[in-house]
Amino acid sequence: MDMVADLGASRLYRAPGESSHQQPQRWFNTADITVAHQNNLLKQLNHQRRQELFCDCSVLVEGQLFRAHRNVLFASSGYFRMLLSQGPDGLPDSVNATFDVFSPETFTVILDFIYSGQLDLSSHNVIEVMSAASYLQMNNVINYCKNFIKSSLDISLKDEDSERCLSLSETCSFTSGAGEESSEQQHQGPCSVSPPPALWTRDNSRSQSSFMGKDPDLDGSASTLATNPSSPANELGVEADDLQDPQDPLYTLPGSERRRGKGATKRRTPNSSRSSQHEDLDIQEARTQKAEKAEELYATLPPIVGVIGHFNKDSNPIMRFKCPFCTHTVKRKADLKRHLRCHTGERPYPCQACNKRFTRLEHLRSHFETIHQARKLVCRKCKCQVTEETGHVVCEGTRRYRMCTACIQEVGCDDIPMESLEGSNEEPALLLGVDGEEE
DNA sequence: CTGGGGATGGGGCCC
DNA sequence: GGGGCCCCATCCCCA
Repeated sequence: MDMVADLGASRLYRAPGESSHQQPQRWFNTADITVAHQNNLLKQLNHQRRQELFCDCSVLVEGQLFRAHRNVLFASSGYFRMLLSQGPDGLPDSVNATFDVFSPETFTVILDFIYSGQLDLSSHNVIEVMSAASYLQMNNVINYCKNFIKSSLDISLKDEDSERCLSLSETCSFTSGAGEESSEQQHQGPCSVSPPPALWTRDNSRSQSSFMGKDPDLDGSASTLATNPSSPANELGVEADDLQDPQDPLYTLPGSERRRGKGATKRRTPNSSRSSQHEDLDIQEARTQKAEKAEELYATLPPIVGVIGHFNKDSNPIMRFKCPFCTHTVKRKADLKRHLRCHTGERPYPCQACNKRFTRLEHLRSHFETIHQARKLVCRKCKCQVTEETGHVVCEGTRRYRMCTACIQEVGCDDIPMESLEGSNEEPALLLGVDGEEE
């Protein structure tokens, strides 16, 4: 067989007996051959697993026994790699693993993925599958789950046109080569892998770019994520505020907000981008849908999102809750819920004065007091301390700040709109509450 | 270009 | 579990 062309990794070979001067009858692409071989091998292994042929590993999940091949588990999971390497002679004769941190149903999904490359995700299992994958150190599964959740929440900046998001109540499947986990694990740490080429088998309208670009969520930690300069929005030079609606409780892609900062508040006037009544209705509908999806996401959180085996001074284990989106762990579930907002983009606290939204009530309060109430008793110009006698509140749109009498006179009284200090704490009113509901 | 300061976001932890 | 406070990191604007 002669090699007649070299196309990078895949080479074309001519069938035996064919001369290079003859018109080629059949061409063999080694890439195709490799894929076919891999598929066949995987099918055979899966068949053997189901027949319990040559299974040398037992996994007990909440009392349910799973049989598998240790070499397959070794190649697919960092956890099993570690476990299977702990024997006195490298590999122990019999391998048994017991799990109580996820359900047998979840492990079935994981195991089916290992042996088939098919990941059956639904809104009901995605969090637990992700948590289990995190526990088992299967980064590709984690990434598929992240993409599933992201697409379901529809918070991708790059795919603004993908409003036709996948309903969380529906089930879809991702496919992938099962052998990629091993190489990923060698080069990258947990939650820091590049997204594998997931094939979205349901929604053809969704471009792969949202999955393939640099993903701030994959950076490993929440803090890093929040400030990653290579977030999709920044990569494309896209202004988050141009794409998203400030009325939207999920309007900010995690990681982009902090780059927008106060500039976003200045650039955008309330409701400037939407004017028609029809669009307003769409906004309301989208808000409702996304809020419901966020609620559904929270509702599907398993009782134990993750347990990290820390020990205190008395050698007692300390329970911690692990974020399914990153490596961050917290002591309290309530703190995890708060932390999750930086991943979901949920911003339930809108400022009634400027429509800017916040993840926490305290942040809204701080913003309102600083920006709209001029609570700081400091002259904005000369930074000196001012009292009600020595200064005034200056209005600048919805913004308010204080200036001392001397600076006001210096600038010119007529140029500055002022109001009495007595009224400065009343207008505009801070209407605290979720999504604009007055309290 | 750079440093300072304001605004904002997130984590830890107490009440 | 929620609210709130404190602290720190980061971004952005401006002098």
